[in-house]
Amino acid sequence: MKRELEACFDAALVRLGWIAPSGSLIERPRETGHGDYSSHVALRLAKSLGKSPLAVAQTIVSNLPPAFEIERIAIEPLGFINIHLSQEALLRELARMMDGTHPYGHSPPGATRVLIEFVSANPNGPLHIGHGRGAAFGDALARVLEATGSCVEREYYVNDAGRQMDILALSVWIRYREYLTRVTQAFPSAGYQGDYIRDLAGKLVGAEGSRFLRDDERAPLPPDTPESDGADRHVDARIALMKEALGDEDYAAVLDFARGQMLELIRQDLLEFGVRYDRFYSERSLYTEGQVNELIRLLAERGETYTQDGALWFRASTHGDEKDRVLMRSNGAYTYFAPDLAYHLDKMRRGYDRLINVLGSDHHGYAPRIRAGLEALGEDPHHLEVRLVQFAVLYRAGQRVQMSTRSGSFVTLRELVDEVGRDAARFFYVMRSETQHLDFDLDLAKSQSQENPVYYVQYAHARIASLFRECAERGLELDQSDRQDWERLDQPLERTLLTILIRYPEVLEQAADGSAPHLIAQYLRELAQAFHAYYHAVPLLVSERSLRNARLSLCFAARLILADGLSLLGVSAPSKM
RNA sequence: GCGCCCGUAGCUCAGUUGGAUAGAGCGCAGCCCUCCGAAGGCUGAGGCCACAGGUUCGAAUCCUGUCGGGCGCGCCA
Repeated sequence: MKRELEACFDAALVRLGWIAPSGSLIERPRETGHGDYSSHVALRLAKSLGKSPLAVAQTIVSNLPPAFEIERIAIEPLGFINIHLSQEALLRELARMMDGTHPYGHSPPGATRVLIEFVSANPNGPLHIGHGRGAAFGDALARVLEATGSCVEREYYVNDAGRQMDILALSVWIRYREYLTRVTQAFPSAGYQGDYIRDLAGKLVGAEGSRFLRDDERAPLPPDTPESDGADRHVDARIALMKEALGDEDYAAVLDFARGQMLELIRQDLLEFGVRYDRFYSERSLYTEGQVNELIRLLAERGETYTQDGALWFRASTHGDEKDRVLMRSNGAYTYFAPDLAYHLDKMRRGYDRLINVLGSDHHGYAPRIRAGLEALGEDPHHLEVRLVQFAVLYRAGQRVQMSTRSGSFVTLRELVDEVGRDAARFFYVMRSETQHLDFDLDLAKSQSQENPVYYVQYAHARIASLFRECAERGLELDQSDRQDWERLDQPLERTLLTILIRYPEVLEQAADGSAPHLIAQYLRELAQAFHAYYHAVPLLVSERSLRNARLSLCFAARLILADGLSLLGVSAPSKM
């Protein structure tokens, strides 16, 4: 609708030989008295034309091509042009909504290929509530992009190489020996202490029996002190002893087992959260397939590296990063930056039109570093779109729920979903702009009343479903064949509801363009409210057939949009509650 | 100290890429079921858009500075 009107205005400007100003010609006025749409082109053009805005507006309006969409057009003294839509235009949109072959507001799949990487949490523990927000946001964004015609792939980058995997293996192995020997072992403070490690150890016993049972207590160990890096040195020594005790092959077997199980746990958590990935991309594969080495070679060829203090550095500061970055440490081990950059180079080369990275806000230093690397490699760094998701803080009974990663006693995504349900969790996560810190009120998310926005929206959907069940019982099925009936939709509340419904395509477009799924949540609340008001004020199951058909059609359309919007957020649309 | 994000109603937040008199929800004060779901509806009060400058026909929105909050700044991951 907006697009049609914009075309009209464009045509008028072309006819007049005036150059359209940048930005949108048509917008939604916030005052309902200012029409369904309005334009401020005249104000923008007045100065360059040397005429008054009012005169410009009058000229434009008199040059508009005739359009059936427009019922009435009003020029305000300031120069605003206000457009009131015809009922015919509204009903044409209603017909599009009711058309079952194509969801209203969606675009058919096009050629644009998008890769969206999100969550990508390290596989050394279960997902927590911070990851949950990234998951809800990333997946909703993916769904919105799909709905607006993009071909989307969801990808999870698995940091399954390096020291943290060693720590995971060690942690599991210690619990494994405890499990078998019933003797409590000294547990390193830098190890992973959560109960899930015990679960993994139990599974290891189930799968492999006691074949990894060895002793590692021989050498004197560095003390496990919190001062300086005592804990790190201690854990590294324990890892070395473990490797020695098990031998390379068995060590790799334990590590692979722990890694595989951990990944499976994460995959399962995400699946139950309604998030399905197309690909889990392994960091380790970048080593085994030589991409890390190739990256280093490419950078060196381009003169982007140098050696200092025995380490290999990348000249990041010449590409906009605040300082140079180490690629390979003096001990010969790669930093995480090297494979991460190799990964992003690989993504670039796979030929997507858009690359989106959803990261936690604590990773904001990461983007300039990767961009610097891509630029040094001759890629366009702006091709990578980074969305930073701010933290979520849980509140229970008005009190902040403390989150501590130490001792592994953080709130997991699974616990959150168990407590408030998947629908509430997903809706609350994406209800606010991802740039905002999120206060997640657990009590509100659980409450089943109007104060809870999820229930409010879902209730509107269930209410319509119930209405149609009532119809069926009374033998008053909706007859969609006769669209002449729709002209009976002449109540102000019906017009209000219709104008909200026809806005849906614009909301989707805006949410897709701005990576802003929260706009959909906002919109659904508004739509639900308009429906509830309508439902309350206007009798729907009236005896007169044509009037009843008209009103039921409107309800039917509202139901379709509510269900569609909820599904884009990954929230169910129940028929009964 | 440097960098990124954020300051809008008592609380939690929108604000359509610079437009008209500033928008919701919750909370608060009232009112509304003989009726298709009251898990609902209606009405009301509540604002110096953190502060100070600047840009222009026009600023919550853009620029600069100040104050306040969150986060990040390793040969960690």
